[in-house]
Amino acid sequence: MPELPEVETTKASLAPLVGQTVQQVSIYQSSLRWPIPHDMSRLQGQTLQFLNRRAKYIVARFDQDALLMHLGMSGSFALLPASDARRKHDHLCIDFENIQLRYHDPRRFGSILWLHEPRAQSLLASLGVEPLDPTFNVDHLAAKLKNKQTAIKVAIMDNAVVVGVGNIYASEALFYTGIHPARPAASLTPDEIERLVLEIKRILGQAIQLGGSTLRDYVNGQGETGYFQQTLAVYGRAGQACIHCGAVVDSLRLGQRASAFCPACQPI
DNA sequence: CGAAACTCCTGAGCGC
DNA sequence: TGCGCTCAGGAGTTTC
Repeated sequence: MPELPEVETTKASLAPLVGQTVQQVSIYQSSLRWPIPHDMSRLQGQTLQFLNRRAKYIVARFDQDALLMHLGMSGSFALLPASDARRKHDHLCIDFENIQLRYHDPRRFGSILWLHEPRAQSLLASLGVEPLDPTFNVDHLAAKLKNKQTAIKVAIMDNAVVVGVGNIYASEALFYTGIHPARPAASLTPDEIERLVLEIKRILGQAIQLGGSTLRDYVNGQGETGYFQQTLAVYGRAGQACIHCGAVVDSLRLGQRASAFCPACQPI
């Protein structure tokens, strides 16, 4: 499932398209999270100006229109020769000058919208601060957690608090700060809040760097992608030994999400 | 109003 | 080998 580092890597992988003009647009399955706009063919003749990321959204700005795209849980983009056979779950193909962009998404939780649509605008309007931005700091997080009885893990995954912290990195950040995921958000001390902020920045920053190096490797024709290169301390390791103390990693459900933690390193 | 539950979807993994 | 089940999860929407 794409986390923020994967989205950043995806954006970078699309850079070869900047400056290229759309030749043709083909929709094979329009029912994603919301329908792909029926008038996507307006992109024909428009040149891709630049790509941006906001939270886990990628914005693709063309001459006249812009797209707001989200990979959901299983979405991915690929750049392929137009002659390559379409795979199952390739829902959208956009022909550029010398290559074809394909959106692939088995679970179809992703979305592709016009940026100017009211829906897209309201999605962007509800987003909180970027985790790597200086505005995400102790004061900000403390203010957001104040009086919040929700579990801290649910709180840091709330896009109104801070964007881009998914289940994997929320679990990892809480492990490395020794904070139990079910602790009421308001129960964290100022010191714990500061460590959590720094840890979120450290983990995401490192993952993005790894993703970047992965992308270079990929372009050179080798390598894996994304966080799979990173060693995950607790996520997906329930039942296994904690990498710090050897205790058995436990798991509980918070906000309908599996939440792995070390009962010894992260006491309640 | 905030918080919790529900929802979309397919593939992987499992027991039999 | 195949069936049916459960689980995985981002995040908007609905419900309480």
